[in-house]
Amino acid sequence: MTVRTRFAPSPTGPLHIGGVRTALFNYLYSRHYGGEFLLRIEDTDRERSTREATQGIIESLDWLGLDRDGQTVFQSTRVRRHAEVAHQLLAAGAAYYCYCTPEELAREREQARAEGKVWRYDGRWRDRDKSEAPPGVKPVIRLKARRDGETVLEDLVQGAVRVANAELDDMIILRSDGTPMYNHSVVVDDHDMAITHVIRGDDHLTNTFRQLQIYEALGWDKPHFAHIPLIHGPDGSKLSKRHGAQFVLEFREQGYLPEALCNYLLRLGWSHGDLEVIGREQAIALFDVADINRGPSRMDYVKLTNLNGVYIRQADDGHLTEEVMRRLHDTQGVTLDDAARARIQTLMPALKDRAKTLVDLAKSAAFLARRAPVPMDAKAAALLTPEAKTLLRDVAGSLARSDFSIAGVDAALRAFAERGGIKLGQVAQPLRAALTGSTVSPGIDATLAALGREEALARIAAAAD
RNA sequence: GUCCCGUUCGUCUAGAGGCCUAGGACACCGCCCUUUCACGGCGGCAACAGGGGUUCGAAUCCCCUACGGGACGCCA
Repeated sequence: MTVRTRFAPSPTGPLHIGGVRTALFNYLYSRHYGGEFLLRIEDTDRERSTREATQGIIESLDWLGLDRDGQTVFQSTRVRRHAEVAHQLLAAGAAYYCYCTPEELAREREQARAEGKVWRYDGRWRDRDKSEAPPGVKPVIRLKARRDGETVLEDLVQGAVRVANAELDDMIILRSDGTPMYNHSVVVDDHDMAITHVIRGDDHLTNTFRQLQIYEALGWDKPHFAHIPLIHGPDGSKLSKRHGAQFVLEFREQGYLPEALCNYLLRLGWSHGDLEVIGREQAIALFDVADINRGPSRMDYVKLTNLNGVYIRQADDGHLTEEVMRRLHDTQGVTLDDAARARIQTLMPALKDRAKTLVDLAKSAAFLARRAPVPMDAKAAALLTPEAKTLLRDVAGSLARSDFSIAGVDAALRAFAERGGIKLGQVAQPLRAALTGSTVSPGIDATLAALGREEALARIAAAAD
């Protein structure tokens, strides 16, 4: 049997980091078994669902490279089918009309709460005839749930979880306006889409017992379930805005690579021995739900950032150059021409060693896209003492005679320092300031070579002035 | 409140009764490399929530307690 998984977000906001991990696990699981991964947009709550959110979800998944099989299913297009199944249940005597009003039930619930008691619907309309219905009340359809025994969920992650059926009441499957309730539509859709494995957040675990009852009432085969633990903030509380980024596209904005984010999320709650850096192919080869941990884990932005650095170092220079050019586009005062692109690409091997995010990388590359004179930061300006300026004028002469290859520049500088009886650092730092406007940059030889003779000498002259 | 789940270094985790003097990674602290900053290398700090069992032997199995989380809608 082909493994078919699905990711089923509701389009009520940007895609959350927890949702992404759920999507990732579904994706990896299906790919591992050569199966299919589908997307279903659960947009039955028309009040809160938006088109932008749906687009954001798709954009997020595309960015992360989580490609789907088949057409995206919009749950809102299936409400007629959901109602049909509800009536089928009704006809089979497995469900019934309930004429309680929302107000009536809310009142009871509130009273029970006030008395510190648990409220459950008592099934008062289970066996009453339609003729007893109060006038003017449109009924809901409730599932006639079993009251004795227990329901057992053999969860692929959580193990066997059992709940006494007495804990579950007769849930509403179809609202009085004829629209389906979540637990009902999920079951119908998963069945119709032939989903074999439902991998979702742990917050759905208790829903599963109710869904199991629907499967049983319908006599449908049940999919396998795997409930994965939630992701918390660094302090252990629910992940929220104050902890930092929580939406996928925010991470993209902050300069994280999709590969790094996926790798980080994969390792949150799942592991394979001591492996830390795991690419997509390897993840597909190794992933299995049996290796998912049961407890929730905390988001560690620092570790994510470190991993991002690893992926930046591994990334293709041309690709990074384009990313940097795009980010620099918004920066004022830099020239983005082919010369800038060439310099950035040339120095990229050295730049990427020093960056943990694309934002860092763009910042550190900005000097390459400028024209002399470059703006100085305070520390760099402080290095340009009168003595340093004299030194710069002198070294410019030596450099002018070099061929501006990395080796040539390096040789010229070493010879210069030796002749003057100074340490390399004494000339390198003022040079760095002159060339980059900063006290931090890649090696001075590579920096000089990347800038090229004309621009480098112009910057030195400007700084020595 | 009721039901369900969880608990190994600060964090992510390895660990399926003897391989555990509890391993790795991030962070942190030293040292080395060095032209700045990184990268890299070497070393250090640091954990089995508590209490009872079971067993020759428990981080691993069982029970209790504590703490944490999740679910209890005509939301999804």
